[in-house]
Amino acid sequence: MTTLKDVAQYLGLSPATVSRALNGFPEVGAKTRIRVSAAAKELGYTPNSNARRLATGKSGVVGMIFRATSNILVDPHFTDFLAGLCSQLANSEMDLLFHVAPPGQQLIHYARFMNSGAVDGMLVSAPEIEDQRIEALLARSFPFVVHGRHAKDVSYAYFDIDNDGAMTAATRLLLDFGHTRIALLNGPKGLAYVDQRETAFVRTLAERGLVTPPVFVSHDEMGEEAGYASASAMLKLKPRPTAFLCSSSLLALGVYRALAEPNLEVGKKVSVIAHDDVLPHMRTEHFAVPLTVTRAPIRDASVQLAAMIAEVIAGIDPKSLQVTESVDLVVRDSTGSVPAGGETPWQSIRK
Amino acid sequence: MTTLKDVAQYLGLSPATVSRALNGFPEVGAKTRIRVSAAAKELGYTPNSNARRLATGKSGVVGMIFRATSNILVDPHFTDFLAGLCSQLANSEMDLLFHVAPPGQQLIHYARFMNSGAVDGMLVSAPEIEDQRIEALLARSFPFVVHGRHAKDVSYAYFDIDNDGAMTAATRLLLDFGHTRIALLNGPKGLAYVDQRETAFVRTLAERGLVTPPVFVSHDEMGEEAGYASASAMLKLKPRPTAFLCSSSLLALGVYRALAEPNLEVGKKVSVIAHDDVLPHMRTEHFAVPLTVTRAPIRDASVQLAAMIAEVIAGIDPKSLQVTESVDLVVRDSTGSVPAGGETPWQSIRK
DNA sequence: TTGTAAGCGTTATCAA
DNA sequence: TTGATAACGCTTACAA
Repeated sequence: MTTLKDVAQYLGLSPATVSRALNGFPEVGAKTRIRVSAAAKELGYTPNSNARRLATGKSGVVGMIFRATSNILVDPHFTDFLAGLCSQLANSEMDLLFHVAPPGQQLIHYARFMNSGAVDGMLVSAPEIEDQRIEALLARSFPFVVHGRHAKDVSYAYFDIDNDGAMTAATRLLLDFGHTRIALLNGPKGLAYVDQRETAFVRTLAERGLVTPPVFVSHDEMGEEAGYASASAMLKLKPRPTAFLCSSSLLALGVYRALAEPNLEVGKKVSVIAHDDVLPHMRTEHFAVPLTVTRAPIRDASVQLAAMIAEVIAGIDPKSLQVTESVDLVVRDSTGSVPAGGETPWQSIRK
Repeated sequence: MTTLKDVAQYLGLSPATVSRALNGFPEVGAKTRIRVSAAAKELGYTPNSNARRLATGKSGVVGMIFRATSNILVDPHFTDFLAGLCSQLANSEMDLLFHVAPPGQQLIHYARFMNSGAVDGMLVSAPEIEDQRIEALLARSFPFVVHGRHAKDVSYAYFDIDNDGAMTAATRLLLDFGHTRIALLNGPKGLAYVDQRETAFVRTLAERGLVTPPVFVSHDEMGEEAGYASASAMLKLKPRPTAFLCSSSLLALGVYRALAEPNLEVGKKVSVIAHDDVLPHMRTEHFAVPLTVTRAPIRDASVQLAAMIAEVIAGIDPKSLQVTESVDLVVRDSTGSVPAGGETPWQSIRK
């Protein structure tokens, strides 16, 4: 391998000068700079990133740590998230380092990352209601940004969508269509946004004097299979839900399948609405019955998060980097009025 | 930050001894080792990975470089691939480094990776028919493994599926059902496996004296949208295809949608078969009409590739690390005989 | 504008 | 079994 010293010797210069020339220091003369870069190219010189990191204390790398059997890695949303993240990080000449640690060892691995100099900052995804990773990061004031936020008011940089607004709008739409037996198909318990969405849902129902029985709420992976399973089970209840509110478009896909078996027409017999992260390969407008959604492209999140972490690392105040994106309500054909006198006996569950 | 020196001073030992104790060298006495690891824990010592890398010349990192507007990053298959990769790499205590480079600058960035010491090995995905990245890697004898292979006989480590066998089986099945107008919905041109699949398809047809007109073959992203668009266009042809062979289950999903519009029953009026990478959130057995597929879980690939790259880095001969996984044919309801006297005029395209 | 030299935190090669 | 000491390749005061 060609080293800085090789280039220096070749030119009869000192390594320091070569380093300065290559790194664009202003004191270097124009002709020297040209000579140096020519020689570097000629000799095929590439700086050793480990040496540079050791000397500067910067790695140019942002880390993410996953749980060993992480949901997020099995989450199809994640690909799109990743795409945006990487492209944007490339603009800051940064790379992304993936690390997997068992659920019980998360904190140890976070500590190792913070102390080893392997990364300049961390990206935290799917924060939990009480997130110890965030606490650890905060305690060491290590640079990080969060996708979502674990509480209402926080002091770190984050990008979140307006989960409350989205769920409120979705629930109101169903209420306005006359639904009172609304099921919520949500994500896994313990995640902050799952909780936030549920809170908004419950509150909005309460505003109209309604409560939802626990059997009308499910917590599961946000995939097609889980949507099918949960919806199938709920459809056997008497009375059954007349509407399904799903935390993800994949869940809604499963609901569609569950509704097909008893031949309940989507949007007529039963309404379905979902939150849509806008995955390029999963267009909700092209579902068999176009799906009513609350919409917030997950790609927006990743692009902004990548820009943010670069800024946090650069020393910008994290509190100035807090974004809550609003969410659109897109009404399509999967939502409609409660059918008058359906075959299911009506039973009020008003308080 | 606590350094090795700190621990050494604290114990009245030399850094060398502490290093040896912590790294499990045999010459260190049992009591010393215990003392050292206790002190290390007490002082919260974490080795600086950059210093270690510089000293050892090893990074413990495997790299992947994507094209800036990479297909693979928008590819939902990729999430599952990544999941397997990371979990398995964790077993070798390695991490994955993601880097994005514009299409035209791939080779420069590969060179940089090889020379900078940032990674110990590379993972190459979606090889092209003539792949310069592979040539560069080979030329420097830098450790790498390939998902797929760019030619029949190669000298590097790879994990591939039996594309030829899969396509041959799929095509034969359709032929045995009496189909002669078979459309192929394939991936983007230039990729090795796309070519390999097409070759097998064409050859198998030729064995029965059939040719497929170019309009019956499409090359596109392997998503639902593309499947819909291609199938829709082909269905307008006279005569139209009676069967669709898709390179991915997502394409098949789009074909289903295209078939729904003219109300052509899947498996009755028109047959559909696809290659299935077995994505957890996209179960082909649960399609509206269960899909006939050639099946090879992409997760197998990633797990094996991760194990392989670790071995290549460890110095094992790449030629001993070449796996071609066989593919299952799973016949379900989306394939059937050509309907007798359909509304579309029959027109032989036998040679 | 350039050179000298120290230092980044390890590992590895000698001796002891 | 342990300790000096020299790399590893770069950056960065400080001097010139």
